[in-house]
Amino acid sequence: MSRQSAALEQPYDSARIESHWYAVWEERGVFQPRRVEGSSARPFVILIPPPNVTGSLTIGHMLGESLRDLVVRWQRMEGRETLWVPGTDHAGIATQNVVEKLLLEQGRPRQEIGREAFLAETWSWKERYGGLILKQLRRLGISADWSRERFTLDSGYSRAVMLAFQRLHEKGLIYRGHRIVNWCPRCQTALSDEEVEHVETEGHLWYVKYPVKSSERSVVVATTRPETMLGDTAVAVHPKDRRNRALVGKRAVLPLVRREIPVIGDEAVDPKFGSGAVKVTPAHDPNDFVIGQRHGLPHVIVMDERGVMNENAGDFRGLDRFDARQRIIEALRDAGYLDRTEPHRHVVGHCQRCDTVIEPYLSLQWFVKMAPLAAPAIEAARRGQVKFYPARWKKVYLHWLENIRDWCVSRQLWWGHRIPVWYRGEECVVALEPPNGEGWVQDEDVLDTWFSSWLWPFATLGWPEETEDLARYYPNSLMITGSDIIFFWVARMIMAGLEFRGQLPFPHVYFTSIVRDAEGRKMSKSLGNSPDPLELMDRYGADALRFAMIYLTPGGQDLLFDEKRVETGRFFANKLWNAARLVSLRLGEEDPRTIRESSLRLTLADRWILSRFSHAVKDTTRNLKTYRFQEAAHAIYHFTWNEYCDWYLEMAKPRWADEADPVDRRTARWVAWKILDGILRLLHPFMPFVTEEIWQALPSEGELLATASWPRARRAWFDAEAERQVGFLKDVVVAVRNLRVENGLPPGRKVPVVMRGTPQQLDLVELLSEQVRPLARIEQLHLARDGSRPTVAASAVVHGAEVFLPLEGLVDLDEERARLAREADKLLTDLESTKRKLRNQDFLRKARSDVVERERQRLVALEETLGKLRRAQESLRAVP
RNA sequence: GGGCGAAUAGCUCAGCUGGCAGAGCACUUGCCUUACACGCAAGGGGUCACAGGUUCGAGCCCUGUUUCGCCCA
Repeated sequence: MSRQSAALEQPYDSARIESHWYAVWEERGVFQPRRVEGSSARPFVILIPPPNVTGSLTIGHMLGESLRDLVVRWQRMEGRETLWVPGTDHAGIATQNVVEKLLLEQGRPRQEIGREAFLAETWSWKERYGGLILKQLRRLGISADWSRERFTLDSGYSRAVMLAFQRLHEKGLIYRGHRIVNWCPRCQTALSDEEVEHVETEGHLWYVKYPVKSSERSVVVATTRPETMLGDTAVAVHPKDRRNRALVGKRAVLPLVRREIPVIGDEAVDPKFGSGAVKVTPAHDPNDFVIGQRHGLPHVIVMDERGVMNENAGDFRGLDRFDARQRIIEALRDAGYLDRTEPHRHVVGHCQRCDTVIEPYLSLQWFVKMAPLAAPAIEAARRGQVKFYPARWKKVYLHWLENIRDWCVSRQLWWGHRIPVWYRGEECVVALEPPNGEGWVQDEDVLDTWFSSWLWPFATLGWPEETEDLARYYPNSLMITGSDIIFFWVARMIMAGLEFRGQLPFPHVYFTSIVRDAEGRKMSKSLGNSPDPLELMDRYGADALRFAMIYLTPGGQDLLFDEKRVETGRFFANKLWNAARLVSLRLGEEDPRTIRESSLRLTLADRWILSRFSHAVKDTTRNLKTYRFQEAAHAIYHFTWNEYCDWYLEMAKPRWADEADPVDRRTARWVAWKILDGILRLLHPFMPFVTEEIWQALPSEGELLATASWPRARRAWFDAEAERQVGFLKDVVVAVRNLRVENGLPPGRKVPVVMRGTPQQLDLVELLSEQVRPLARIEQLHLARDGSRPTVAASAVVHGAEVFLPLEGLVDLDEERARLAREADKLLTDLESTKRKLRNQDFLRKARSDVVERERQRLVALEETLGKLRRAQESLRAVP
């Protein structure tokens, strides 16, 4: 036993292996970018989509981070200088909510303790508990450069945010104004359009009669939010609507409050909706706001920022908006103003953070004018300068940008980047520092968190300073993230990159699967269907989880996650471990690194596995290059398990025996070691811990697998002839095994086998008979070069060669006859369809010649096989 | 209302340039064969949602339909 193999103990124990390599990698600076001498290649740079500082790891992160680490580790092994920047997002609303709740439990509402104290509390909470998620990511093994970790509220980063605001303001792209915004009455802040989730809801449409002044008739308006009628300042009809146009210019009397409001004509009214007349509430509806502007209507705000009816609501003052709704409906009904009620499906906006129903609310906010920023971002995607994977996201991206609306960036929160605007009386100055002079007051609001994260690709690298990092690592190389934040983040990063750096932040965007539970539901805390990744890693191992996520993720489709499927990863890690154990146990004393390849004598099996390995390298690499991660995982999995373990190692075993030929034994040892080394390299980016552990236990070249080189497919190792020949031998083995099972022969029982075939086929079997015999458990292999056949035997045809199990008395002849008949039936069907094709003149004339040729060969082969099968049937017929 | 995606084995999904449908899990049978029972061997299982069309040939291309999911309004 060699010195190294001591470490590969049974059984495979992921916890033991995964506990110490991370520290080693960090100590040796593996995760820091290393300049590559003489290389002109640009560094490979990737950034973490900064998780919320309050967050903890979800299974969705596991997928994203596993994929990011996969490409980073692969690129590092390819010899590129790599950088992965980690960090967290201050997550304004989410974090403020968490701390507010904690303080409330202590009986200290934030309004009481004040802004300064609240921020101090939040910072100390952040220092103590924040960023847990990053610690959890270390457990997963991600190779991020922690020396460059960033937080969006760090002082340097904050400066970047302020400066971005100021620059946009200087360009006239920032303005302040009274607008209807999406207001969350629970969070008590404005939100952007993207932060509103639209939920289709079964509601009602209430038809309310508004009496027309000095007239007998009344006008009926329909509304889904009757509580807002208290703020109506007009009734509008379409000016061409025959039913209603006569009303234009008259005055209606608002029920309950008895306020007089004008009836106006406006093109925006849909005459087909309801009665054709609509109430106009400019302070509580975005469409009405626009109508109000056209007609100079006053704004009556009827509720406060908590969604409670205010002094303008008369008798309903002090009621919550939904209680007010009920009371108003009752009051209208009682007073005879309620014409009718209809069930009505409509879309209701909810706060993305707390699920409260959004209130369209008139308030004074800061906005970013988006159209000028969107134009170059549209252009870049159209020209293909930024590419999406899967490509279909380009359309979604373009559609959003082409219809972009201004971005409300002010938030009525405390936790965040305070807006760099200073007021003194009528004066208003945008500046990073308070202007000279006394009496300047800073804007109370903070900026939308996404207003800081859209700067992530360059603010993490030191912008606005022109740092070395910025020059070297911007633009980044690839963005891997979820499609759920394509508008929030991806599109905005592209706009910000172009605006502030004049350069796209990255050329490629890969969108990961959204992880759902086994029933296809979104993972959510309230459903409790989100497994705890830490627990999964404890039970299965980080390697297993990483591999499983990549192995399972469909490119561009949702991933239905079932914990049981993580087993695939663990089983695979275990398989690899044991294969390594076998190789290390059989390696002998000689260090394979000192063996000269010219001193080896490669057998057919060696040539075969070297060739298959070269294909595996090629396939894995190609799939990684094209972001087909699942296929890359499948390629390496299949090669390792089904080719290297199932066939090569099995064929190598007899060659490792003490009595084997020494040169052959060395050769088998060297090849097994060499291929295993290659497998470990290919697999390292998928399963970094177990591969590093094994690699260290085996003789290996270099210090760490994490910095070892990515394998290349050697041209000389591709060997189609060896693949064809070993393919034949594998089929012979499978045929014998099959005959054994079909005839009920126990695995322990060795059998004699007789083979007929061409001299070449028989030579081949003879050449590898030492390997073939144990694989098929053959006692005695007789190659019938004289063409003789056993009289009573089970038989099969393999590539035209015949395999016989001459077991007179042991084979159930009736069974065997039936089996042969089934085989023959199958062949006949195939034969018929092939013949039909070859009789078809159109096929012969129009199909590609190689396709026709293949059919011809198939026909010959089928006929030959059928002939041999018939003879086998014939020979059994006479036997009782 | 507009857009996007999906429908293939019991389940989850591959199937790239059109050329006789694959994997993992599950299932059946037999094995603790000296690396691995987290394993080995063999096997069963499909009207590729439906209807048309193009083509010598369609899971794949085109048209329509149905069902499910997502996004936008």
